[in-house]
Order: sequence, then structure tokens, then C-alpha cells
Amino acid sequence: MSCETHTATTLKQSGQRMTPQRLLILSALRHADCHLTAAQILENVKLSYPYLDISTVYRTLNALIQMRLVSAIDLGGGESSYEWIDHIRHHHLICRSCDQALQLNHVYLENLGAKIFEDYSFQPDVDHLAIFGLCNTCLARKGSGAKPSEQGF
Amino acid sequence: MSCETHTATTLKQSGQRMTPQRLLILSALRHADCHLTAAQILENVKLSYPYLDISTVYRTLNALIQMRLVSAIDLGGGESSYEWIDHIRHHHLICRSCDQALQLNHVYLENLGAKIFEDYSFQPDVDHLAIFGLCNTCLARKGSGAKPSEQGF
DNA sequence: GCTATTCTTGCAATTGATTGCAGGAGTATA
DNA sequence: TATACTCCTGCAATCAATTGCAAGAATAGC
Repeated sequence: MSCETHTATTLKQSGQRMTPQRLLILSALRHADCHLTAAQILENVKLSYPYLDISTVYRTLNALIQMRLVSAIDLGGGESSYEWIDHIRHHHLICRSCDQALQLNHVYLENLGAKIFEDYSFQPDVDHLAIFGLCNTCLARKGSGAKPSEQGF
Repeated sequence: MSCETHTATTLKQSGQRMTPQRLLILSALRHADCHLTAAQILENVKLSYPYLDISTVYRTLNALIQMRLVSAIDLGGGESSYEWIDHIRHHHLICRSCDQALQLNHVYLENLGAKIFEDYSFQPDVDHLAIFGLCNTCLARKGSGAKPSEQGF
């Protein structure tokens, strides 16, 4: 079963439709090997279909997020990014002081997710998270002289 | 040392100033025993100082967040909420299907934070998080036939 | 107390994202 | 294929949040 067929089936199963606009948005997301913003998706799709509206992009993205085919992530730059969820799961550690970003292995959140499910019977979405904090460089800089406000966990 | 003095000192140490507007915003946050939105803070402060602008509220909140005196949290209702960080640490498990919210004990994220710090030398901000997912009720409903769209991890 | 410097404020404009609505398109059934 | 139903789209308006700017206020140094 091709990816497109699978997605169309998933859509149909939840009472939604596969339209040309949605196909183009899906294709843009799938062929990008990184996060895309809504504006980037719009720009991308407009090359082949110039009438697409940004509201359609957002509505399609939200439908795909509801179906857990796409993950949204706020990397702190003002705009949310979106990514096809098939990729290898990963997370981001973003320094709030220097904006440097590290990649966090999924295993940490897998454990957290499992524990929460065990104790709360709640199944958390932990596919793709951005965790803000301080990187070791900025932490060291603060340690010596140090704003007291930024100490401690 | 009173809370106000402590905050003023913290502000000063990072090259910022304590103004009447900031004092009012701080007071609104501290005397609320729950999350407040920016609009609620504005409304609250306007009772005693009607000239306050919403942009000042946001700018003050961002300064306080930078200093980790306040935490921002997106509970999914369209508006972010803000809370004074002195409170007992807690987190939220929010069902993306029925919007029900559970409180999550801080210990889970404390462990995650400690592990991340150990392995990545990155100090994550895990004061007050909202984790979305599916509650057990919605999970059960899905298991038995319901909307297939919302199946699966 | 006076002056210079820097930060903060309120206003207006702007950006990212969402919503309401009427018309159009996809799907199911016969 | 025709019909009815429901969902989707594009437009415009709206909301939450941010930014640029000039005027005003807080602070430091004298």
C-alpha cells in the first residue's frame, strides 16, 4: 500500500476527504526531510497550485495532527514547524540563552511515556518535543558570576 | 527579604528596572493561586491603573520568564497561561479528545530532567509542562470501534 | 540636585494562526 | 448517471502575540 493510499484510507476512516489541495500539502511534507513551517508549505505548494490559501494549510495540518500523521513543534522562533511523523523519532533540547539546539534520543521520552501510562492510564503524545533550558556552555558562563534567577532546576 | 524586594533585586541584577506597571503585573500574578492569561492580567491591573497596554503585559511576562520567575504554559485553549513559579511544581496531562486535564506529579519530570542533565549537560526547564495525549476513557472508547482516526500511538 | 544614558511604556502596525461563511467539490446511495 | 448529503475551500474578518518607534521614566555618575 503506497503512502498516499494509506493516508487517503486514514482520512476516509475518520470521515474526511482526500482533495487535491490536501494531496499537495501531504506531498510537500513527505518530501521534506526536515521541519517545515506553514508558510513554507504554502510557498512550496503554490508553485504547482497558486490558489491555495494559508487557512487551508492550517486546517489540513490540524486534521493530520488529529490523526497523528503529522507532528507540530514549537522551536521557539515564533512560527510552529510541522513534520511527517514516519521519520525516526527525535526531540530537541533548545538553549533559551544562545538558541543552540541539541537532538535528544527518543528513549528518554519513551520511558517517561511508559511510566505515565502505567501510573495514570494516560497515553501521552511524545513523538516530537522541544524542551527548553540551558546548554552546558551558557550554564558554565552563569555559574561564574551568575544571575541568581537562573540557578537551579 | 520580601518577595517584592527579591524580585526587584533579580530584575536589577539583569540590568532591568522595577516600574509601577511591573509591580502591578507581578502582584496580580502572585496573588492569583492559579494560571492567568495575559488578558486576565491586563483586566486585573486595569482596575487600579487603566492605562496599561497589553504589549507591556507581554513584555513584562517575557522578562519574568527569562529570569524564571514566571512559567508560561499552553493549555490548548488558544491562549497561553502564566503562573508565578514559587508554587508547588505540577504538570498537566491534557486529553486531546475530550480536553479533560489530569495533574501530573513533578517527580516524573524531575527524573527526566536529571537524566538529561547527566547525559547531555543540558539543564532543561521542567517547571510546569502540559503534555497532550489520550485519557483512559477516550482510549477505551477507541479500542471498541469508535473513530478509527484516533487510534494508535 | 543635575545631566546623560539606558530602559520601559503606550500607541499603532504587523505577524502567525484561527474562525465564520457562502459556494463548490467529494462521496454514498440508488 | 442523478441526487442528496456532508465536507472542504478561499476569502475576509478576527484573535493572540510581537515589533518599531518616539516620548517619558528610572538609574548612575558627578
